[in-house]
Amino acid sequence: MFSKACEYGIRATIYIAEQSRHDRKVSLKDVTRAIESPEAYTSKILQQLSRSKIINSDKGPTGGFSMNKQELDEVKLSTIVSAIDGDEIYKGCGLGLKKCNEKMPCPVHNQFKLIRDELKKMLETTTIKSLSTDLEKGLTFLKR
Amino acid sequence: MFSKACEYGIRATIYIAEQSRHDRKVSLKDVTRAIESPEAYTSKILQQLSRSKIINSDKGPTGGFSMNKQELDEVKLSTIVSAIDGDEIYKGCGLGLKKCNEKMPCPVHNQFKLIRDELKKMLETTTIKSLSTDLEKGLTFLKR
DNA sequence: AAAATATCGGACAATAATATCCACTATCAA
DNA sequence: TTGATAGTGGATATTATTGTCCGATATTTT
Repeated sequence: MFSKACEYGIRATIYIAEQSRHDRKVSLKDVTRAIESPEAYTSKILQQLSRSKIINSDKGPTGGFSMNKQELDEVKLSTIVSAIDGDEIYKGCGLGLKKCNEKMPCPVHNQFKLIRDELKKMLETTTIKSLSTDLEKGLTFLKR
Repeated sequence: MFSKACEYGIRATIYIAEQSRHDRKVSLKDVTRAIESPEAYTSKILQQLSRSKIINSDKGPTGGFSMNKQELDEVKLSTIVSAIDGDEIYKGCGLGLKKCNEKMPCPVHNQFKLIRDELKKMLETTTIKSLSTDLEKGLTFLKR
């Protein structure tokens, strides 16, 4: 469904969000420990998220990654997916056709439209904040 | 969503099904012409489908690919997807966790469950035969 | 000012997916 | 039986994704 990079990105963001709700800045190592991901690769992904203004990053000692508590509600799953994987998953044809559309649909266009729209709606309405509170309550897990 | 191999596989099968409904055997070139796919790569995919008994293949002149007209209703989209991409798309965790399940769900487990189940149902109920008749009626297209 | 710490950025490496090449085998027709 | 045809299978090439390494940069502490 998503690239590995995107999976790491979502898991990392949920963790950072959870910590930020308690005003805790986290280091790269904290993140990789929490989500069990390769360190250097995760670093690249956090850079992407940082450039996309989804998370903040600070250098130096006491540095690390964080999110703006006030803006936590604004960040949806779709925000992260778009930043890392782009929106091919919403817009692209299920069979990879460039010119697939209502007027000239691929054989599975209509069947996929339903699924896609549901997926889109889900990603656009699910906030990172809500996912982070579930995590804190121990209802969900980030590893293994 | 699916690998390129799987996309080619689905498109190729729909085309072969449509031709088989009219008792026409098709060559590799016919297929690649119809779906505009790389010839040698498509050949590999047709081999996979052939080994999985989804399509028949015959060597020699007058050889080519075909499907059993009587069994056309039995072949669903899911048949092809499972044969080429496996069932990771049904079973796998949306965030790539190995041990994600009801008891120990990842943060997006429940949200994804709905989408996945819909996708699964759609793939398991959509027959290649129906897709091939839409194609023949000119309602859908395999190229571009 | 210097040392320590943490992210950044670019180059590089490994792996997987996609795609190509070609000799080989089976089959049919003349 | 020979030649042409069409799929097969193995090796190889290309590209994208995933992952690593390391020096540079920014910031804080001493």
